[in-house]
Amino acid sequence: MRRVSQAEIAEKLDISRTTVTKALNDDPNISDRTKEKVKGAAQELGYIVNNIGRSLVNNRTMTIGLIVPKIAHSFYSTLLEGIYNAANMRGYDIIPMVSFEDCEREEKMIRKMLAMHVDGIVMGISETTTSLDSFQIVEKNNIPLVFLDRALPYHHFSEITTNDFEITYNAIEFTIQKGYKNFGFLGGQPHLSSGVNREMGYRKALKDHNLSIDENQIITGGYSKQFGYENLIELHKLNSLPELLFCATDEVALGVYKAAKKLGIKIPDDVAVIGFGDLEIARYLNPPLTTISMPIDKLAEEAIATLVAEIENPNREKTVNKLEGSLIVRKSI
Amino acid sequence: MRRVSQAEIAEKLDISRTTVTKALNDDPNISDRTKEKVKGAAQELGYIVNNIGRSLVNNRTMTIGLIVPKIAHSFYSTLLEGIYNAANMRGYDIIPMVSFEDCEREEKMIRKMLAMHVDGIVMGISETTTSLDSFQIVEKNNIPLVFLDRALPYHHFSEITTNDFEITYNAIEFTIQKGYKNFGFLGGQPHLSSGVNREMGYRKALKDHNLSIDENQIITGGYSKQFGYENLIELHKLNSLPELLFCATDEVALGVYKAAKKLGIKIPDDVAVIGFGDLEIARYLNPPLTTISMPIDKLAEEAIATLVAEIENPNREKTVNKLEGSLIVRKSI
DNA sequence: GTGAAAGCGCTAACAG
DNA sequence: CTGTTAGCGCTTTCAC
Repeated sequence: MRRVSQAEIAEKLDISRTTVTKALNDDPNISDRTKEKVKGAAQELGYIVNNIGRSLVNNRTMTIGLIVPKIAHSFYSTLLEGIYNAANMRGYDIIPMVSFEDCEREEKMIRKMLAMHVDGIVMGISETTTSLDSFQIVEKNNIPLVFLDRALPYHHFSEITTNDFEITYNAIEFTIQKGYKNFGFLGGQPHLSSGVNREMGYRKALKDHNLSIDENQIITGGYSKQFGYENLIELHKLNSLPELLFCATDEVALGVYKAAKKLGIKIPDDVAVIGFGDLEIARYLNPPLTTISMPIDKLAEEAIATLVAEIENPNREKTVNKLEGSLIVRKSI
Repeated sequence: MRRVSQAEIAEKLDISRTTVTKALNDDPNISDRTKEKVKGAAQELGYIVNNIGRSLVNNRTMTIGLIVPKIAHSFYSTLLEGIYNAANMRGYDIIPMVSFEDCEREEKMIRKMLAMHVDGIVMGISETTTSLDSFQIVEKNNIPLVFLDRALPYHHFSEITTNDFEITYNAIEFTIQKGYKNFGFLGGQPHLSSGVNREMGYRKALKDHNLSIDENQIITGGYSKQFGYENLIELHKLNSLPELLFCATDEVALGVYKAAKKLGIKIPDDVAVIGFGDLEIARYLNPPLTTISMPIDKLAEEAIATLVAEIENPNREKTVNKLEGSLIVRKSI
């Protein structure tokens, strides 16, 4: 079960271990003939580097930790693919972990990543995270971290997000121009930037167009299908169904669809619906969901680019980068 | 940027490094008072183990590599969640990689995992894999590997799959009893167990019920939406549309739906469709797709249980385990 | 109960 | 161009 090491190659060729390392790493001081011999022997013996040994001396693992709140979800799985590609292109590997929207797990994962000595961390924080403890650990350890998609209102790290505020504003404005007058807003967490900014964009658009804001029609506190389901039923019960319901995520919209079906409410005739995220499912819904699409690949690319820059230059200034989403109009409005 | 080490704790408390390790690892020979002191200091200094150092001496990383052909796909992302949970429960971490159905990347990933010294590998091989080279490397290195979902016809490793043959047989038999007589089969790769077994189940069911098998209506060579799309068009062009089309994956069925819409073919009136996999999307299609659901969580649990058993007992015999899928009848038949 | 010494596989600094 | 030495952080004998 012991794997072949450089020492073994050295012994076989009767040269020093040092020469072997250097040859394998294409050190310019080693003759081509020696390199060939060493690489030949390596091949023959089935040698594969041991990154563990290498990391220990280099103090780098060429590894980036990724923490996402969930994975069985088209936004995050697509994001993961993008992150992989962006990282690999730069010679880094990704070690993803899933917090399942649970801040305790999240904290454990951060510690685990520090234990594994990842070179940096990209994370979308969980819906339930309010404590800053884990982030202070990261800071104390001087590990670069970049918030992706969801950030905390704690600006010690770089952030890559969508322009939630502006795009929500634009979407609402668009529907106002289409003639909608009575609006509702469902979802979002007051401590997550994405939730707050979407809600703010919503409020500002209504205000700028002199439309009244009914606080009973703004319900926050969740991002899930369940949340959407329960709250549409609630709105219906209270008889305060708006003409158009802006959902902070497509998940919430899914719940709304389900509740609407159960209650016999017609979309978009009784209530029009807009989601956020453009999940793959959105286009298959009946009616297809109007939603806001996020530039997933760009988010991924930008996050890795930023993180790698910070890894390679620890004194780099933190940056905040908002990428543009776009409204995808389908039959639900 | 240097992290606090055990040495630092030792220095601070003016005791030996050895005592520190032992105290942190709850060695029974260390007095409770010392343990408390050490742990206290560790906490205070913000000490976090360095798994790199630990792995180097232990020759274990408590880490399992997972290779899947794709991730932005509900089957695989759900599987990943299951794998995470099953592994964490046993104290292992997962390092997932995505081959994107590309056998070259797959081979690179296998090498990378060996370099990272994962303790074992779980993998669903890529659609395009035909060479055995990488698996022989794994074998030569004596690293336990378990095939999950898709296996090669190369039985040197344990396999956890769905009972593709039986469940397909049963599904076809069910539709025969419903009155269907003319069948087609779309998708699958001749070198992947899943494709072969589904096709075999299909053939056997027809044969056992004395129905003729039209080879023009059996088209294999792909698992993708694109494949389904192109081949429905082809079947239509050749005027050999069957009454019922069994698709080797839901992806293929998605392509079929798309082509049907384009061609004005009605599902299930003109052609009934069955898929395989029960993607989340399946129930949202119009009409909802009849498909075969796989026991994803059980697959994950079983794969990790098997792998960990092999890691902990290298002489354990290889096992082949087929879990039961189930037919989910919806409106497409 | 505690500590000294040795080594896991690798690389970097320095000498020749 | 090649080799010697030393050390990354940790654990495991084995001695005290």
